[in-house]
Amino acid sequence: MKTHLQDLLARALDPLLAGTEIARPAIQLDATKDPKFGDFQTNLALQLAKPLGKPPRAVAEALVAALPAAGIIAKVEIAGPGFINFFLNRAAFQNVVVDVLAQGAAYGRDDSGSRGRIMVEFVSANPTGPMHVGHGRGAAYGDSVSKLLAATGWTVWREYYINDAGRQVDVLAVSVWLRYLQACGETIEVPRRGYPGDYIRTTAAAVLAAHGRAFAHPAAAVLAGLPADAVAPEGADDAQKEAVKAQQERYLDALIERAKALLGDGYRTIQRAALDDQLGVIRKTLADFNVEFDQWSSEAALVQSGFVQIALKRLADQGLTYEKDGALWMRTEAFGDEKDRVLVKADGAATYFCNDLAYHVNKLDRGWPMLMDVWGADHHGYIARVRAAIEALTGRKDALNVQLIQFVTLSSGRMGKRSGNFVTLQDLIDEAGTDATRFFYLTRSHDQHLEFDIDLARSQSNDNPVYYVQYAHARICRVFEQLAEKGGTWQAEDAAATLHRLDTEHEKALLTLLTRYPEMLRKAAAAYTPHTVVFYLKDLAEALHGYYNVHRFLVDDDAELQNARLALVAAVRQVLKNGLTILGVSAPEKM
RNA sequence: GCCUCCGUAGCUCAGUGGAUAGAGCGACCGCCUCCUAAGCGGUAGGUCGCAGGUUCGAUUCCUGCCGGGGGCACCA
Repeated sequence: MKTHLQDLLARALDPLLAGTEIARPAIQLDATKDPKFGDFQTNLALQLAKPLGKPPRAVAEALVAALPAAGIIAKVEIAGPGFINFFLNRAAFQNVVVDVLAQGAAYGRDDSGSRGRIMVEFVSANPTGPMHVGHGRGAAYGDSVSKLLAATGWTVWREYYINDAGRQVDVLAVSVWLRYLQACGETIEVPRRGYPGDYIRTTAAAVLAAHGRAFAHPAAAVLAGLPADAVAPEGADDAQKEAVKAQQERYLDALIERAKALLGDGYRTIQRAALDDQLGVIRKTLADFNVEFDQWSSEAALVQSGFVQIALKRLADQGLTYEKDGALWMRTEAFGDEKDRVLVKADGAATYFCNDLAYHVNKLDRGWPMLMDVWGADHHGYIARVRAAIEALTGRKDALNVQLIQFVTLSSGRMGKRSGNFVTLQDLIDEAGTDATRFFYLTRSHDQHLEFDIDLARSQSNDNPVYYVQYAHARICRVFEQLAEKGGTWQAEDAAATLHRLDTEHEKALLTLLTRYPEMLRKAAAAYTPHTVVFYLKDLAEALHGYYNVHRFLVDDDAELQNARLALVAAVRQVLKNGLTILGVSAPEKM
């Protein structure tokens, strides 16, 4: 419909531009926001007024005069400063119902996978504790944007990167071990910079149940010769706080070494148990949240496979690394980073960047030429170095697409007294449900800060916006139920011949929205913005509710009209469901 | 200081180089003998942070300023 009009305008341009040297402008044709301006509008005359040296309205008249005849155009108007408004025939819109009903779940989708292959890495929460509300936003976004890409011609692979290597995993192991020792009756405090959460106790109890006292050691033996854990004094200034923090970290490092020395192989056992436990919690939460991955990639496994060394060698072979101050550096600054970055620390340990870089190289090696990473906004300073590394190895600047998710804050206004201040994603899902939680996350643009109103998401009332869209779907389902109860029948195949009966303003509004769905999906995918789908669905639901309120669909004395209306609402139901599917939100038949 | 996301109605947020700037919630007034009122209709409410610039046209693009979130490790 739109491309057809653009084609007509392009032909209308020819006589105006003939004999001039004016460059052909791109033809902007937009859906109107107000029906009184018709269905589509173009600003072509305004753009050409200056180069042609004529008043815009005169240019518009010339364009309209040169417009080839076309069946779908009912009327053309010149309005305002020189807009050309197109009013199309109803039939052009009515036929969308046939398309939707024929294509069903495929309507608006491009499942060809022909646009390319892309790997989307998202969530990748550290397996050192449960996911919080921030992770939830990344999960909802990553899952939905993956669905959006898959629905617009991309072949998508979803991956979760498990950060199960590095110091944090040692901190996890020690935190669990000390809780285990407490459970064994030892008097020993958990380190101030260890992981404090109750979930650590749970894991420790599980270790105790599985292995008994095999890993028990007297507190005195554990702490012998270790530096003290420090506490910041009241009213400490920044410098003092930094010093205390450093002292606490030294204590933690010493404790890690002591644990390894005392436990031997048992250390790995505890660490493995802790990781499995935390990962199990994360997997459960994501499963409850309807988020699935094609692959969970382990950092530790990547290191063990030797791939990190392979990646380092590739960098070295290209002269992209050098040694300084006992560490191995990469020349990321040459590729737009602020400064060069350390790959291998002076103590011989690889940095997080080093392993992550190897992981990204690995993704490319596995045949995914486009990589999308969904990160928290606090990682923004990290983009330049990863992009630099990828560009250095592939020569491509565009291989990495990073989408930053801005912070989530919890509304405090109506929260009342909540026990504890740490709200996990699991809490949220349990209390508000997956549909409401996902819908909430996706209602805001991902690059905007989000204030999550927990009480509102939790409310099973009409205040909750997710129900507005779901209700529209359920209402339509109910109409068909009523039809069956009355013994009526309805055939989608008969719809085409009756659609000319759809002539009210409500029906026109719905038909227009249905025709816009495919383009809306493409725009949402191109901008990586699932919230575009949310707003579209709200509009569609609003149009449906308004229609429902004014007109009856089950028209006893007019079979043709009934058939037409049922076809229309069946199409609306289909598109509501298709859109909700992109969001990962269910389309209930009853509410 | 540098990088980054922002500043739109009382609140939470959409939106756009164009024709009177939108929604939800909150406030106020209406609508169920009728397919689910988790709904619909209406009213009130905004110098689109401030100041310049580009443009036929700026809330949208550019610059500066003011205000706020986040980031600037041989942490992950």
